[in-house]
Amino acid sequence: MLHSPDIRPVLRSVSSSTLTRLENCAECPVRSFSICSVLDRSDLDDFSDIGRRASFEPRSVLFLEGHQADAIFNVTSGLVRQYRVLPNGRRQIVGFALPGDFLGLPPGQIHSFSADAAVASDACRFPRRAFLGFLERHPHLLRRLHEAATSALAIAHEQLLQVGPRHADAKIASFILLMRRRWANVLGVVSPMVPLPMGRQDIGDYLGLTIATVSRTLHRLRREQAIEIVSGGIRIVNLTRIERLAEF
Amino acid sequence: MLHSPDIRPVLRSVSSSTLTRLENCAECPVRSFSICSVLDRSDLDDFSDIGRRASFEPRSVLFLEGHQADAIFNVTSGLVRQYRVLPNGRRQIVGFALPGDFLGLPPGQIHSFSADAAVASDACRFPRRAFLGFLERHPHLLRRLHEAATSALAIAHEQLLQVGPRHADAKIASFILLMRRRWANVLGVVSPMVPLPMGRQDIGDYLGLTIATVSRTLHRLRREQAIEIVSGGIRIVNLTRIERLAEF
DNA sequence: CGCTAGTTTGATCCGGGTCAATGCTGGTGG
DNA sequence: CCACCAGCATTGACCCGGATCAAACTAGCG
Repeated sequence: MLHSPDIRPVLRSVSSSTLTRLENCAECPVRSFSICSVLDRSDLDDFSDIGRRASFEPRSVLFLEGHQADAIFNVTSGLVRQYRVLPNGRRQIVGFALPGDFLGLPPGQIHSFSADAAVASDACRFPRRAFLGFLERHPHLLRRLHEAATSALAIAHEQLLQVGPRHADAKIASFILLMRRRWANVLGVVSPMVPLPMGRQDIGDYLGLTIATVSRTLHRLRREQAIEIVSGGIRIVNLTRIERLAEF
Repeated sequence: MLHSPDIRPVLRSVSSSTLTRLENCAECPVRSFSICSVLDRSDLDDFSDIGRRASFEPRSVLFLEGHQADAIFNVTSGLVRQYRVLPNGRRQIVGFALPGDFLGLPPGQIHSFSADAAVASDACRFPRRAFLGFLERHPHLLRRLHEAATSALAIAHEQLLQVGPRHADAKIASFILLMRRRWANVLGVVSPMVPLPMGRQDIGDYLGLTIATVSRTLHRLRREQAIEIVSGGIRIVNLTRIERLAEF
């Protein structure tokens, strides 16, 4: 039942992705809304010393569930999917990390989920030990991290409402609104254009739907003049209709 | 679709629940595994000064989604359900708080979910402002809180796997195993007896099933000699069978 | 131009939702 | 002590939405 075909990520050692020195963090596009926002100029210099910029091709892995958590990441561009795979082969995506999002600090030493790039992406990569050392010396960063964790928890709760037993239209409509909100936060403007860089399978594995139902539902919404389907995303035509659907 | 009948909590002002002074925190049954575990003897005295013990009758509310978060809670006995209600009336339980669990510190100032007592329960109640002040003076408590938040996030991810599109048997089996694990943590021993103090409706609203399906599935498991149904919970008869089912 | 991966679309089936009746249990008052 | 009642839980009959299986289509890309 509902197995996710071909979800195997590309196993690629980190060394094969580009690793370059972090420069001008101050001009970083995600600076203002990522965890770094609480660091002042001089802290930022120290911070950039311990991190490296890493580039990831589509499907390449940031880390895997069950493995030692030896590095943490701050996404700067692209889209990273966080997921767990059930014993039966089904994949549940437990979150999409957008630019500015922070990931890789699990409860213990072991990653509790896997993460890979849905599309070509960049992230700042910090060795765990160095990051924890820095954290020790900058307690206000811990407060910011705690904030990030509680808001990640709130988003997970939001997702619980979506994944549960709701109609496919409602799930898709909520998903569109969620992505609209989250991209608005990154791009700085609300726009009827909602980028959906992830594939249909990813949307399905996030919402608990099959690829077939995702496709059917999107096209039903298109027929009803609620959205337009464009390459790499959708355009909201009738926002009220989408909002109404999302309620059920 | 799947509306939750009669989920209205009892609206009861906090003042009507018993509020007594916190005494001998050192002998508190949940001390060793709750957030207080990081506080030493003298810290604990200060901490107990700002809190009060509150008792809650079944269905009485700790706090409501959307309201000002003016107090945080540490459950000491009973069972607290955390939930959100969708516009269509369906209730999604986003977590059960067992003795030792901590709740009530949302991302912002506003509660992002509601919480009420599933059965008669007790909790330590701390005014938000006083708690944050104490937190300011005890940075290691913040580290413990961050730990609690990340592990709550991991549990939420776990729940996402359960709520998704799985067979009813698999959901129920996973739920039984989850509750077994969590009670073991509280009681200090693993036991084939798994207390389920919450009602069928609560289990359904946690897993995304109807009351009818929960009941049917439990009785199917009983017919298959996998469990026994006893008052206030179940007894695992064939653990292997349950574990096998939980995988699918 | 043809290959491949992803997407769309159709036909069929089944698990679990819905509706509704019945059963059980514990508390209350006569 | 028992009749009654209210709140859950159980059980049955039926139906529908979305999963499944499979085929056709499309868009990049070498």
